[in-house]
Amino acid sequence: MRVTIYDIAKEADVGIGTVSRVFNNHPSVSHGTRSRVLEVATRLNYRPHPYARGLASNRTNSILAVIPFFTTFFFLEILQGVQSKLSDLDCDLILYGVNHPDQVASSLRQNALRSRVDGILFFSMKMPEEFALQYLQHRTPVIVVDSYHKSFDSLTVDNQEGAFHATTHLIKLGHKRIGLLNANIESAPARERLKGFQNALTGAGLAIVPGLVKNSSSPILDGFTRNAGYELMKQFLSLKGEMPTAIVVASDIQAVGALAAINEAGLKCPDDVALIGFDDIELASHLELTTMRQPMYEMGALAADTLADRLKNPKEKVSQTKFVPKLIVRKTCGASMHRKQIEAIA
Amino acid sequence: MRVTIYDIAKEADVGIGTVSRVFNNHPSVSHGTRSRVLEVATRLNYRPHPYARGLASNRTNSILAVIPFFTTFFFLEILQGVQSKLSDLDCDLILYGVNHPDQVASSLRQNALRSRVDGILFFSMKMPEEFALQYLQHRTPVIVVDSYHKSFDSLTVDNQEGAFHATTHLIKLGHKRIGLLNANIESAPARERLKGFQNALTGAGLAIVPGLVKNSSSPILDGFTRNAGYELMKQFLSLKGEMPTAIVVASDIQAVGALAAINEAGLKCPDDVALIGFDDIELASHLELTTMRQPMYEMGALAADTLADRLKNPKEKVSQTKFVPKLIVRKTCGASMHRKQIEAIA
DNA sequence: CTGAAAGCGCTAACAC
DNA sequence: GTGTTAGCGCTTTCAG
Repeated sequence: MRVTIYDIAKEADVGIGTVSRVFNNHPSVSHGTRSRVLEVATRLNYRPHPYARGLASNRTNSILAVIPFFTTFFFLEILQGVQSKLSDLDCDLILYGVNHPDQVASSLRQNALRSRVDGILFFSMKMPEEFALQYLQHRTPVIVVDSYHKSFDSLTVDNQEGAFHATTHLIKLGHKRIGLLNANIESAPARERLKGFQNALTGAGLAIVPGLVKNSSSPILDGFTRNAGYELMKQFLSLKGEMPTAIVVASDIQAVGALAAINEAGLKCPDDVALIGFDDIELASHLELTTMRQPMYEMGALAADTLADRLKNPKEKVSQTKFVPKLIVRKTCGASMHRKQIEAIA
Repeated sequence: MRVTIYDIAKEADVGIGTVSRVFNNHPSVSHGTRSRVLEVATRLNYRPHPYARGLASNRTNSILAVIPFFTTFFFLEILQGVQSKLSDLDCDLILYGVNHPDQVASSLRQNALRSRVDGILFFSMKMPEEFALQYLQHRTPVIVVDSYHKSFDSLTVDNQEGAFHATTHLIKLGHKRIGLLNANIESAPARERLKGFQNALTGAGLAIVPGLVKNSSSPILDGFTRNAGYELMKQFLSLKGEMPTAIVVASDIQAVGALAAINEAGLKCPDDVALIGFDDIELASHLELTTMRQPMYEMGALAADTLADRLKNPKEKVSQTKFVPKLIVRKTCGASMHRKQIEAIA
């Protein structure tokens, strides 16, 4: 049978309480006893039983990650970031993937019945109020990442800043006629990116030409899709001579579609029109897309850290952290053709 | 406090044993009692405590997925497949990502101490013998996916068949001078793909020209990298007039590198040289790469199913299942230019 | 068919 | 410092 604290207590000639204390790093165990217990434990190859532990202590040593399975993009990096902190937390990571944004609630409902976890990392989706209440009631700490909820700690990307930087980069490269290929303006990220875009233009004394701002009206994933990018780019292309010389695209995946449209039209990026994306998905590097990188690994890691803090200090005021995307210069903005110019900018 | 079986037992005026039986679908509960218990349970919003359950029954209702974090490719699809079956299993999915193939053992060592799981899904890596023994001893069922171990159920992709189909496709398109851009021949997949390639050629009465088979000697990820593809393609390109008209590439990621090399040389794919990849990673569709698709979602789902079977029948003989990759025709093999021809092939 | 009782392996409060 | 004890919430005999 499996070895229990009783076995090792008997063998080490101590009480089970002491054994338990040793394994919980309780201070009041003499050095001698501790090392003796530890010695016996390793000799007998003892492993604490997580469930017995959880049952007795009312902790689970596991956290739940609720992540969107429909965005393949950051997912991996985020999880890597989370996992890098897991051993600090001494925690298992239970994964729950949601296949479609509309399914969050029903998915959670099905899942919430099952596991009991010490905390939840909730990624990139709007937390249904029904569950927010439930978690608050149960005092289950929740960290919301790449999304926002007033009652929980949140980590977000500063979309406005990101779009501001992207636009500014193009301006510094000498572009005067700059467009925005945006997602569905109903979505918060799209609105924020629009604002950053506008700020950058007005800040530089450039006019905002309404015809050069194109929002997607696609209901699918708020227009953050390849196809939405493709369609909007076609609209830009139909402007012919009126076309912007550079376009800020609200996401890399849309930029992929835009690039396809540009190629199809027999034009070249960046020669005929420069592009700057947002996200830095894996594809971006292969397509040499200049983009605003979202620090996903870091966000995953910080999310785990934040949860750790929250577990320690349940009553601390909810925190809100903003990450600023970082400019990754590749080829689609044309900057790589002018090394000197980039250096001047930097 | 949380509601327990005691609460509902009292309320429904039965013993706790009966309540337990109801929730375990034990047959020997009268219909009347069962429905009464159920009614009370829903009214009191009762949730079984998974850890108490696990402790008493010696099951955990959770499975571990050990996956490589270093191949971003299939990962998501596999997990989706796994998850689609999870509710059948009534199981949580604990995720354990390994960052580098060399770290498998040390990663597991660190992790294995923690969680106790009903079963393990082990993906795309060689299972260290140390752990194989441990799992066998503990009678923890393991399903090995995209890899092989004699003691465990395994699901693999038939690389030889895949390469055979890929090569045959090129042959049917009329190519006579076909190359193989392979990975490190030390690795099993590379060897199998070579064999399929050779079989297809000889089967079609074509000679195998040694100079047209190029293995990567890169130690990094067995040569399944973009850079390895790039370098080998340069070797092909240096053949000039002797260059093959079509090349079977051992993986999509290598094909990405190969495409880059081709473009750099000012040549066009498929006009100057046709390419067919292997895997169907996300990039492949964006690059219009013809490829042999590995059915990752299906493998994930079947892995979960197989584990379910294994949990039911621990002593069944170990099974070995092979998946055959599927040809996905896009543009890099030139076939899309000849629709009729493709249809004739199909 | 159903109730009572004995654990599952561990934590934590309480004595000493 | 350390042993003892009472549960944590549930499953599973064992009687009846």
